[in-house]
Amino acid sequence: MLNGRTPSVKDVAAAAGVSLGTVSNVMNRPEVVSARTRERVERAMSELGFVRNESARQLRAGTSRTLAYVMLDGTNPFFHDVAQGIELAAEDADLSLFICNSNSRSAREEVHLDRLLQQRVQGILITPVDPSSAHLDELTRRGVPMVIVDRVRGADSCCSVSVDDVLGGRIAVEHLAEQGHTRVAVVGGPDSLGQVGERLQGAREIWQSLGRDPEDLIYLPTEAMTVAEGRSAGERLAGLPARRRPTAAFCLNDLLALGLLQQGIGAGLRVPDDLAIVGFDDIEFAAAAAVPLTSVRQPRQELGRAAAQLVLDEASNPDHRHEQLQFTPELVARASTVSRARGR
Amino acid sequence: MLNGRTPSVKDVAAAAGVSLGTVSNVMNRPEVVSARTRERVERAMSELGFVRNESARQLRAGTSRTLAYVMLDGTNPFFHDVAQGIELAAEDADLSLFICNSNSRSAREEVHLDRLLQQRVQGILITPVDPSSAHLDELTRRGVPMVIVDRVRGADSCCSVSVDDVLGGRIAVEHLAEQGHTRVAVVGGPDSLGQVGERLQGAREIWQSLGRDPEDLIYLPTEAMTVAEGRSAGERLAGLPARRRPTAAFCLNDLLALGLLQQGIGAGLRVPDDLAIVGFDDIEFAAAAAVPLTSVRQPRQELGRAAAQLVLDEASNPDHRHEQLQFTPELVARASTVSRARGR
DNA sequence: GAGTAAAGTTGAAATGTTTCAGTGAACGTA
DNA sequence: TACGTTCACTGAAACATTTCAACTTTACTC
Repeated sequence: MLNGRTPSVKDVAAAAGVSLGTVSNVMNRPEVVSARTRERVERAMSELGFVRNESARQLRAGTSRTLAYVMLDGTNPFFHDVAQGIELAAEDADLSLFICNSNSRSAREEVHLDRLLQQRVQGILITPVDPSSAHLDELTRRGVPMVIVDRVRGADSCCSVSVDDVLGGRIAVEHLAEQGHTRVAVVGGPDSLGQVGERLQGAREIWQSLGRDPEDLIYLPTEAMTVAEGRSAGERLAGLPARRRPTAAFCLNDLLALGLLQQGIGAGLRVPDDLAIVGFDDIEFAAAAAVPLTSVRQPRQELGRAAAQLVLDEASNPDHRHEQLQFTPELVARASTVSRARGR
Repeated sequence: MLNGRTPSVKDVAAAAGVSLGTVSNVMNRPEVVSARTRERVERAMSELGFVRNESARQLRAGTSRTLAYVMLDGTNPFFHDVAQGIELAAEDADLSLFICNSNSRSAREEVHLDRLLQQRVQGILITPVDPSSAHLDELTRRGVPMVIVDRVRGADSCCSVSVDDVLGGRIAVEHLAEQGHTRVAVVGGPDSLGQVGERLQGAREIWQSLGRDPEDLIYLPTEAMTVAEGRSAGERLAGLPARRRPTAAFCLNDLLALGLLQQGIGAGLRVPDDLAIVGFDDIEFAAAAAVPLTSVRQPRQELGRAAAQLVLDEASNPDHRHEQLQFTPELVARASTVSRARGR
């Protein structure tokens, strides 16, 4: 009778000698069906190997059981930690999480968003290539619950969860200044990235308010925030004339910092004595670097978890108000800036 | 007329003055509809902001447009590289990739698989917690296309894609022997992991065939394959009496190697002179470590890509035969085993 | 033992697509 | 003019579920 087909509720109903509706009740409102019938239905299900068809469920019920996260860069562990936070929240809400990766390409991002719309996901979390791009407006217009992660977006057009990047820049450079450095490099880019601008701004603000010469805070732009670019920045740094060469570097993320660290050590520098390094994000590998990296910690999982909660609220709460959540970053001092003699 | 509802094909048809079937044809067989009509329908679609409902499509068409990868450990970049390879293949086949993470918990893995069955995904790629667990058999029995990634499974019950781990162990230890080391530690565990057993076996085989004393190949078991466990292994290593202390370590993955490296350097060892280190996997961060890590490279992306191709074949080719693809690992020698003086 | 309330079960309608047999129109050919 | 062929389009059925008003059974009360 089933001839190969995967069994449907109808088959289960027939096998258990009840109606369709009862089978459905067993799955969705078990409390309304008598224990005896329920047991009979459940046995039939497992005997037939019944597996509910989610498409049909979703079509009829009109609601999907998935959240999606479109991450910016799959090679940066930071985003996986954020994803992990989202996943935990999704697990609590009994939802599945769909993870996509735009790899910093706007076109790919758009393809993913389009698919997600077609799937009618409950909500979309995204770290966008460009927070002001048109396809994000599109989502808002459609009323799809959306939260921007680790970026902000003009106006109150949607929720966002981020970290105070200006403050992050301030505490990084303040820390270096406290360690006695008088010439500091800031490494990162491209400055079209909002965060680059803000972290740099924070760095400049504190530098100025400490009464230092702006000339002594040297911005070293990079083309991306990768390990390779960090290495290349290190080479440029080494190429500077000794009297202009900084004794410390604030890297705008940990990948850059790891690259810089590697290049520096390879070139025979002692870290932190010849060159102190501060990173940003505090990814797992920061602490695990050969010279453990001082870094400005973002609460990565927390970021994801909070974002998921916002999107769920937007999805279920009719008088949801958009919120721009901002976390406070925090300096984690390790050996890359604090030499053993001084630090302990 | 639409009162807030998201528009359906029916609405588009009405707006364009054609029938349902024609709208469907515009989407699925544009060549059978005249240019004039097609254009009219397309305009109606974009005016209404129509987005195809994937659940309905899938329900009727009986086929989903997604592949899924259940990864073992989201904190290990290795798996993200594999996922990236899968993603590329999926992109080529115009499919979406659903990424789940079991975090090495069998229960979580089962939940994910169950969900994926409900979604009727086209195929499942998985790096299982335990390749012989019952819920994998379940999948095979159901006829869901499945490929085991980076593991193997008894018999020809399904496709798998892996790397020759025994060979990997051999070349790692052979390399250390060539560098003149006579006492070598093998770090990794738990040995319930198939790979641990095989890599260790390879190490022992080559050690024996080089005529070395088995006593001089010291197995240092760990509880997991993480950075933290690598550090703790380093402490145990340091605690050994000098005459039994190895001058080289073969770590069964890069995370362990990075932990060991960090601990060693922190304790004042020179790498590779006091302690040479070989890792396994060759993740991105291996090359970026302060002492770039020698590692046994697995073709990570290629692994993922090949797995995706197998699963697609199983899904679409009626006379598909299960294949156990095995890649050959390859040693990438870097500074952690080759001191500058000798190596260049 | 009749009446009533509560509990349990039913079956048809609805969800948004795709598919496919069929209807017409337009055109060429004998 | 009649016939056949091609082309463009139509509309009902099917997919697997959920929902809900209506119905039946059971249990309780007086």
